[in-house]
Amino acid sequence: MVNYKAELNAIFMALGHPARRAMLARLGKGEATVSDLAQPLDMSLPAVTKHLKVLERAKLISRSKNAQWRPCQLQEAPLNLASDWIEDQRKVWESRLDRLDNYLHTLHANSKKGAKK
Amino acid sequence: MVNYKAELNAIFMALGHPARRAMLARLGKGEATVSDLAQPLDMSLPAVTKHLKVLERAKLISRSKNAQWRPCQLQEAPLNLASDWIEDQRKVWESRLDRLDNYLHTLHANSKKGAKK
DNA sequence: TTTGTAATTAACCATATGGTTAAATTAAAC
DNA sequence: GTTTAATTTAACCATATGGTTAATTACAAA
Repeated sequence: MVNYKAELNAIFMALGHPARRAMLARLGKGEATVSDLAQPLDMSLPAVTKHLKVLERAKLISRSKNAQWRPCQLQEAPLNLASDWIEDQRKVWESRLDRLDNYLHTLHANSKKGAKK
Repeated sequence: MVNYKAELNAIFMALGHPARRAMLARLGKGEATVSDLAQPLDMSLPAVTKHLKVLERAKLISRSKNAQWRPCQLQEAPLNLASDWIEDQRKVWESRLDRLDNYLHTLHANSKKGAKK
């Protein structure tokens, strides 16, 4: 039921840094160059390059070539894997809560039967 | 529109390790002790204690006391924060795709008008 | 072919992660 | 009060992260 895919390690880890989430948020609005992505971030370009490698490793972005620019594109699939894992997780605890709810109702019903005796 | 909450750093980072995801999956089925959680994992108890601290820091679990046991409980809220971030993200790129779709339809309509001239 | 711009690589550094074993703590049970 | 079980802390180690500056590469434009 629950997803143990190894890709999730790289995906969740990549999402764990605010600069990388900011980059993904920017890329959600469309392709962007390295400098575009760096502009709102308070760090050097080499630092940005490193973050991009982390995002690439997780396949959260892909890259292309256009003259001296290396534009980045968002890839949705890994984000789907991540939210699927959370959804599977939610199903597990929701079914547990349902069983608990059921059990409490049974208890309540039995206590009323007991009172009538 | 997009969520920049600092808690997300700790949450996503915590989800980035398979042992921690396994622990959360186990806790989805109900409270468990440290040894319960350690049992299927190929690592020492101190290592498990450390992973539990990471999960606690992210508020993904809470803990209680029962004699010499320290049972752990899943906390759903942080998982909701995480999936909300992904959902917000999805909204951003879906609206972009909608605009692109719209644009392509307009282009197509205009090309037909052009052909008629 | 020189110059300018975009981006990456190299080298370095500090701190965090993820693991270990051995010792200490906590609390029940004998 | 001694023993036993569950868990944590301490000390240590290797590797990964996240940043820097300086040098290098890639490419267009003059």
